[in-house]
Amino acid sequence: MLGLVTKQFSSVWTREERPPKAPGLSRDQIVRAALDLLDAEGVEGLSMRKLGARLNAGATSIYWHVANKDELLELCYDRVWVDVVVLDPETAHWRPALSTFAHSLRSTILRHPWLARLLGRIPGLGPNLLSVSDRIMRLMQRAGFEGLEISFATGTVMAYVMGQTIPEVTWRETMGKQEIQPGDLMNILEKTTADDFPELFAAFRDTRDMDPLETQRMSFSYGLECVLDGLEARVNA
Amino acid sequence: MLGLVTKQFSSVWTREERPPKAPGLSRDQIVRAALDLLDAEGVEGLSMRKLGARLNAGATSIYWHVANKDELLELCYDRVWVDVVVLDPETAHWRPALSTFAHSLRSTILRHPWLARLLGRIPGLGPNLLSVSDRIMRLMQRAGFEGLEISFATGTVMAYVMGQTIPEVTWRETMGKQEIQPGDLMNILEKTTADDFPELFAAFRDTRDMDPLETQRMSFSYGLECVLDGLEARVNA
DNA sequence: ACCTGAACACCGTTCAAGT
DNA sequence: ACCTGAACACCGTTCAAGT
Repeated sequence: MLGLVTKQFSSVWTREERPPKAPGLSRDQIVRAALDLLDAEGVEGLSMRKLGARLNAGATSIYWHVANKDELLELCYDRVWVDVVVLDPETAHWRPALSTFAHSLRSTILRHPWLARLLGRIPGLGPNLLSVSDRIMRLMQRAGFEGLEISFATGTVMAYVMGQTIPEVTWRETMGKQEIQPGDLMNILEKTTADDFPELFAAFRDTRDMDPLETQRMSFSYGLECVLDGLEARVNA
Repeated sequence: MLGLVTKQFSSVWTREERPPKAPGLSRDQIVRAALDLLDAEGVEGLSMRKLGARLNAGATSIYWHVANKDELLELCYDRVWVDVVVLDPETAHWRPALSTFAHSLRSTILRHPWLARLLGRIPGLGPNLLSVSDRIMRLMQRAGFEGLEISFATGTVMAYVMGQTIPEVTWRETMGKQEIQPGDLMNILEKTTADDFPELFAAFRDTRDMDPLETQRMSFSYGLECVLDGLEARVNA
């Protein structure tokens, strides 16, 4: 009898809140969770099952919003391009604008190291990447490039940044993580490298007392200036 | 009775040949089989089980010769660098030598498309890659670069080639394979792209009647000349 | 319309056991 | 020294079934 009475009482405060996933998953929500997982654990850390768990959903629920894992990765890949800075093509000068873009793209990749693994795998057709490309091409066109050269020049800069940054990421994930005594590394390299690869060894000797991250930044800037010099020579031709 | 007689007869020719794996697996043999599998089926086609089967061995036998799959991939990755042409640094002029190297590296990657997927994953420390790097650096040194600039210049060329070629591979594996009517693609792009991304659309219009593979080759050469121009300007500075 | 669980066909890797 | 098979802990994806 008493039991019945208590059962009749009911209010928002007594009722269990419905699980916060609420009305359902959205593609946007899924992509955001996937990005979190990628940033936290890298490409290998992202599995449909883990992603489902993080969303308080069954792993297979995701397949209603997204055809498969590759499509999900395409969405993640495109999303990061919103962070890449491209100055306004109508007002900025092309050379500093390209330099800003290049450094911005590099640091975006370094902030999301999993990008390095996706670059050889994802066809970049998302709106954010297209938008960046379009604005870079506009920059090139205003710089004086014409016709096919607009694409070629754009591709050159993009290729350089990606090609330079991907190995940087790999380096940070392998050699960069372990605390090696510089002397130890020196000894290892000295034995195997000094005789067979003299130039390589000389280069290693030159940089052994420098901060590797700083050296990589210098290297990136150096090559970028080369590329931009090469482009500038063509604009004025 | 007759059965016994036949059983006694024995010779090399009657005896079943021992399975051709013979004395055992060698690391070299494993790597060669893995390369075959990679060329034939790509990175996803290579599994330890399939590789074992191809070697007439248990999948787990491989683990005696190689610590894990990543190490195996490192070995495969390094192996392809033997095909990359670097002219003799002591006799060749640096600029044509770098151009030869760049085109050779590009075509090596295009011949082994799985390389594009490994680039963001493998720390390149194998002897063949080191040897190529060493010779390129020697080339740079003879060109007139000094100190850190030897490494920087080398890294710039490598970055450019990889960054340009990786997307080429991705393109060939996705868009390149399907027979799309140019008109269809045009229609798709026209709707979504023409207004939002005018420069992109203009570029697409300019190249729609060209052979995409040829355009990519032109683009590669164009950017390479930019990079080499930029380097040349620094040598003479 | 959206989500679930069970099931399928795979993975890489470990390890005790064999020869 | 070299190889095996079973086993473990994962995968991505499909699909009938639920609400």
